[in-house]
Amino acid sequence: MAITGIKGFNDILPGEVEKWQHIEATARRVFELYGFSEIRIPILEKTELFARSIGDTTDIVEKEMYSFVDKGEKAVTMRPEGTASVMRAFIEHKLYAQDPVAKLYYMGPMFRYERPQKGRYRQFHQIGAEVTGVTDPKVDAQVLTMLCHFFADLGLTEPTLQINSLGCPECRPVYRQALKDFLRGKLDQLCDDCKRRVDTNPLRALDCKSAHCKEATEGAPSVLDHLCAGCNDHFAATRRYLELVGTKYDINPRMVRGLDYYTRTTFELVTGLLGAQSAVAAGGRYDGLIADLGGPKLPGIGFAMGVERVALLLAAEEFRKRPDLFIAALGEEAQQQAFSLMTGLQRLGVSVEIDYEGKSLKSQMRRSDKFNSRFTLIIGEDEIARKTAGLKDMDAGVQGDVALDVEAIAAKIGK
RNA sequence: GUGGCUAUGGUGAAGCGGUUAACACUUACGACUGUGACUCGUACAUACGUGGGUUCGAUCCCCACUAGCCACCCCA
Repeated sequence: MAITGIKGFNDILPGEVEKWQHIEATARRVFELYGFSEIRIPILEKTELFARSIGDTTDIVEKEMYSFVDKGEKAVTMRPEGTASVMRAFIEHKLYAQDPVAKLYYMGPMFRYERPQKGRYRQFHQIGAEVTGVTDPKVDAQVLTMLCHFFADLGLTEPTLQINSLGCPECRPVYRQALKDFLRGKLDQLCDDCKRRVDTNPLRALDCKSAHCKEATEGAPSVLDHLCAGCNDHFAATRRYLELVGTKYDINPRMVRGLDYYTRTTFELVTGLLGAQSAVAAGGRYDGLIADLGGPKLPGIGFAMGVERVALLLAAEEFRKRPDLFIAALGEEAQQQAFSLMTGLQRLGVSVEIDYEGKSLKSQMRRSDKFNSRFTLIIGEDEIARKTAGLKDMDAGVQGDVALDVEAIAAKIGK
């Protein structure tokens, strides 16, 4: 039995990878339009970093991390998300000393030990962006607008933006208590999971899929009615700025975040097309995180999107590349000539394919067609003698002559 | 961690107790020995996830294991 890959760790094969490259290139292009710079962070971090940032009672930290002790007896973890690492780097390199406002993006694999299912894998990939040092709601609106811009540029209309505010350390505990009290009064109508949630994560009960729970929590208090004046103003201003620039959104006061560090603005891009995995991208403000990690008292906001999920939405599209030219050669001398021409053209930036094994012309034409090449150059004895070969436009099906010269061929095919 | 479903070639699959294990795609070669896409022909599973069992006989029934998928939990 041959060795297979690990459960939940997938290969991204040619044919699929072009889609990924397109997603990544689009993200780089759009994010850089908004002034973001890439940061590359390591895959392994001290376990403590995630315990402190994500929250040590969250499921991610309690049971989903790939953690181990390395040869130096250090407790390390393969990153389950990117924000914590970016903030650690921001603090460690004192980037705030240069400018407290940093706009950073990253992309790469994340690891969570969960049961794989559609749109969820043990090694998955995120593209994320973070802004530090700005409390002003303009930045909230900008981050959201950028995210929508990215999806629009991918040609996707599907994921829609939902926003909410979770309040701050001032007002959230008050709301949390009010919600707990409400849920306790409905305890007998809740599912078993929600009964448990009342104490562990009452907000999550608002997001329950059970019809009974949905009904029971219909009249539940809303976070938005419990925001303190500061948070309320912030949320209102965020909405105004979104409207100012025409970024469409829905308010979802029942939206919950899975990580402990979120404050104030939170958001998700949701779709109905991915089965149980409706969140394609999600994020929010984390005004306390940088200080919690031992950095200066600076606010932050960011998001991460699941690349696999974005790729699933793009499933219908075709991103396959096509070579500019295929050279079909007949005979030993022609094959040498073809190899030489190919290399010369490649040096000029023309993508070229040949047949390596000296097959029949028919066979080579078939191969050219299979590659979906734009042109095919046909060289045999006669052509070498005449120093002129046939150049066939594969889409139009018409053939002309071209001098057997790298520059001439490149010019003919428009390169 | 829990539950449901599924496991036949490179791929999609038919077959459901005794068959040459269908068909399609892909691949290779060929159709007046130098021209693709359409068409046609030929070739391509000693083999039906693994291990047991039932049976005269199992790809087809039963059990276990393993893997995959989907869902719960949780999350991007």
